[in-house]
Amino acid sequence: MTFKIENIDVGSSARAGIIQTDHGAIQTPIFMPVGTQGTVKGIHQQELKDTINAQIILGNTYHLYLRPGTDILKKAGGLHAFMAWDRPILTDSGGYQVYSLKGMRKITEEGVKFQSHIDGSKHVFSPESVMDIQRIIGADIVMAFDECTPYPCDLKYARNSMHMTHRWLRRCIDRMQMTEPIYGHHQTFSPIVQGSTYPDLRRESAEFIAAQDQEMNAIGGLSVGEPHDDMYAMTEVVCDILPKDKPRYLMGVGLPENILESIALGIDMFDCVLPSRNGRHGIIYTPQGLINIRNQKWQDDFSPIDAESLAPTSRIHTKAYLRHLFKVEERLAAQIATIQNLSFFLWLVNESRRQIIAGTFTSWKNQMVKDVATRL
RNA sequence: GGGGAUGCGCCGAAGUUGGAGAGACGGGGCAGACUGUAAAUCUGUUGCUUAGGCUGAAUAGGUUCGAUUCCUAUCAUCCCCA
Repeated sequence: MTFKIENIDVGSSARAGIIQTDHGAIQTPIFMPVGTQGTVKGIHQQELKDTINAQIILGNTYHLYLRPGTDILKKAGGLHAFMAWDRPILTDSGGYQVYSLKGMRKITEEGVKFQSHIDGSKHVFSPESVMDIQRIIGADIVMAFDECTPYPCDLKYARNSMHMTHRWLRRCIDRMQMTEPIYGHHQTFSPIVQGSTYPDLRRESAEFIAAQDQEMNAIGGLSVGEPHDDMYAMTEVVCDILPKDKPRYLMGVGLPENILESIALGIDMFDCVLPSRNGRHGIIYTPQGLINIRNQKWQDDFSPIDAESLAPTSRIHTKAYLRHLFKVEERLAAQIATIQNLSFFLWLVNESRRQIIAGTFTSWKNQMVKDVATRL
């Protein structure tokens, strides 16, 4: 993988760049749709490519390991072939499931013992096994196995967890170095900064991660319920330390305004379930703000869902029609909404990139942050 | 035309053998939540109100200390017989 920075904003730390992978280029800043189980829920790969123009998507190690399982994935020739997606894939390691499946897992120094949320069966995930699984999945970007700590998190727990994540990181790196890609394409490894909402821990973690000298770096453990100001403060602390010439990935973020502010702080990559999940739940994101399309006030609004959208379905169909589809629980509702939201999120980062290159990012961003947070 | 049954909330439905229903439960309606997806999921709310109360069990009467529950008439719906 290579990363080339094309331009840095004058009024902020925002950068525009290009990541080159064996499955193609990624123009940054980028938003990566989440496709946990080998599908971005509600839409087809063809729509992801042609309409939304997703340049890279996510998969999830924990979920894909449980189903379909590594045997099937190996026989399929990896996830790219299995799901017929020829652009880059990044796999989360299962570190988020350590957080979200709290109560069904036990953390030890060796790794995490999960009780399957599907059938109750027990599975041990170690840094080594998680790297092996991601080799089998064939992700272009392999994430370190970490513990995503909850919020709030007391200092002692946060410190101990961070140090364990660091020790796991060394094991991940060792495992990656002693193993090879299975399908012939390069697999980039990304370590993850932790440290909860404590600046001192974040600094220590960022320095440790930077010292590993990997191809890219990620920030985890944020957007788990902490105030936005804390999230921005931690991101800023960490970005000051992480190498400038490598991509920075802020995991799990976020709201459109979070993405814009984080781009200004020097983040290059984002992923979040919000556009897809909230789309399915009837929240529509547009450049003018967000709307709850199920609300009565849209019942006779025959204006387009988003007149300027790059998605034809958003220009052709009216808000009233989309509301109707939601009210009668038709599957097409989720599909149209997901396409709209992901198109918007991709537009948002692409436009950010354009503004950075044009040297007009900061003023544009300041206005945009207000617009996108407006409740229509 | 004759006989019978039923009739409360937006709808369906529980319960009241005459003793304080704003009334379980389900649906619908209205609104909220969701940030590296156990989520096409979950939560709240749903007579009126100047918030003190008020109105309410098809409609109109009656019996009773007291009626949604009993009686009479009317209306509506359903069933059976002609």
